[in-house]
Amino acid sequence: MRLVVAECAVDYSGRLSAHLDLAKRLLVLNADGSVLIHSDGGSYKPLNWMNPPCKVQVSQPGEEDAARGVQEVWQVTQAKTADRLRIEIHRIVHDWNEELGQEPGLVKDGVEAHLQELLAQQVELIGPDLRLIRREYATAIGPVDLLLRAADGGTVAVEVKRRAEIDGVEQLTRYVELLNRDPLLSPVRGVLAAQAIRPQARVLAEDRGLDCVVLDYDSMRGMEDPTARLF
Amino acid sequence: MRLVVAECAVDYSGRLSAHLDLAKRLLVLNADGSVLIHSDGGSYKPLNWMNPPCKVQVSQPGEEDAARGVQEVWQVTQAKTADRLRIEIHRIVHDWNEELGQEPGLVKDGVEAHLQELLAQQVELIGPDLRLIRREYATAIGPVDLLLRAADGGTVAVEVKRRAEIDGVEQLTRYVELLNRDPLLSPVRGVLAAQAIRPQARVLAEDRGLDCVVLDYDSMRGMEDPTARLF
DNA sequence: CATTGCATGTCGTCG
DNA sequence: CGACGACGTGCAATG
Repeated sequence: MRLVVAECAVDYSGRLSAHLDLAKRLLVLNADGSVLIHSDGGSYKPLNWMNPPCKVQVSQPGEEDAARGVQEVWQVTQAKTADRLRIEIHRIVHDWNEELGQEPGLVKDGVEAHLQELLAQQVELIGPDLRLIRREYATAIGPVDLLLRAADGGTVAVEVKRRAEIDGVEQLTRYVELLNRDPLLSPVRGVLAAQAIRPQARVLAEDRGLDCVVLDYDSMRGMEDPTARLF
Repeated sequence: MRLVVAECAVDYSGRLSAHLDLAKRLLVLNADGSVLIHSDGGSYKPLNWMNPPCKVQVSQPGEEDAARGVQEVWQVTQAKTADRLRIEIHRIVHDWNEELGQEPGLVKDGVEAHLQELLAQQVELIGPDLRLIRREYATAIGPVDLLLRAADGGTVAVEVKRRAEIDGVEQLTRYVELLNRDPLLSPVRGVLAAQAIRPQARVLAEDRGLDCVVLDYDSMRGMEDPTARLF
């Protein structure tokens, strides 16, 4: 990894075109050729970047560019796409270069998979007298997150989301429609279960006869067997 | 901005919990308190980060931590949320600290908004004898990108996308269905206009009686008033 | 290899 | 400030 802090101007062209006027910025050059251009602050998203695999080519500026104060021109090109990044280096303030070594990788916990797992153990949150048939019930158009058997012999298809939006309603609608064609499962009710349900999604869901259940992740976690926790 | 390269171990807790084992990494500490933790390579997304506004508190390790080789503990806390980041510094390899100064900001060109704007000026690309009613026509389920009046008194709803996929077809379907309930607009045709239309999206669109129009951004830009260009 | 669905998404815009 | 859609979305899992 090479870290360069430099006064630079940048032009990107790819899916869109973008330009950065001259300013002092951090340039991160990774071993795989990828490049990040950061200013001080903002979010984790760089002002500009190039995704790997790509190649950095350093060249001397032309006469006109040199007259504008350009010391070096870095051309970054993507190996697969036509994306290009051109960095005009006007003044290098800081330059450091060293191997970082192997990254052991990030260990995560608490995403949708875990929410689904918890809900599978607590189907009473969906409604009374329900029994889990299975998680990730396979259909021709994708897996249904949870499939439940109701006491009256009907079936309940549950779509689990961290945040439910219109897309989730469309997805659940397709599942319920498909499952209802199966006489062994019919009648099938659809339930949208999420930590948060967007108003538009709720309106569309109710318009289509789908039920909405809001989940409290922390309290669900509290109900769970503590020995099963990752950390 | 402070750049630190250090052997470190990290724990994050917020929307999820995450952990990084000991390894050499880049730590970026911004003036607004935000922190990025990068390894060498991957995408532009850091392994871990904290969004501003937040505060970094440096403390000495406890006895046990010190015995494990911890030299310093950095606690990063978010001002608004309960997000926390704990960085154990085992060995600092590189440390640099300096002001970057003002960032003039990124200038973009070529996104969907511009495509929609261009198409609003060139509705003849959609079909003959059409007149623009308005852009971003508001409905209860969201704005229709372009609403056009046809010569025969009917209406055309246009969904503009850079790349049309199934989602775009679903969106347009909902709009057309809703608008068709309005006797002042009915009958309403739907048109999917995009620089590229995925095969699946095209099939679904045609199955639903929606028309597809492929747009050539460069040629549309060529037709436009050149004084309105960004660069 | 294409498709699908998640993300500590982030970012702008509009009410 | 919240809701909502676009994003150079990126990314992994999956058929």
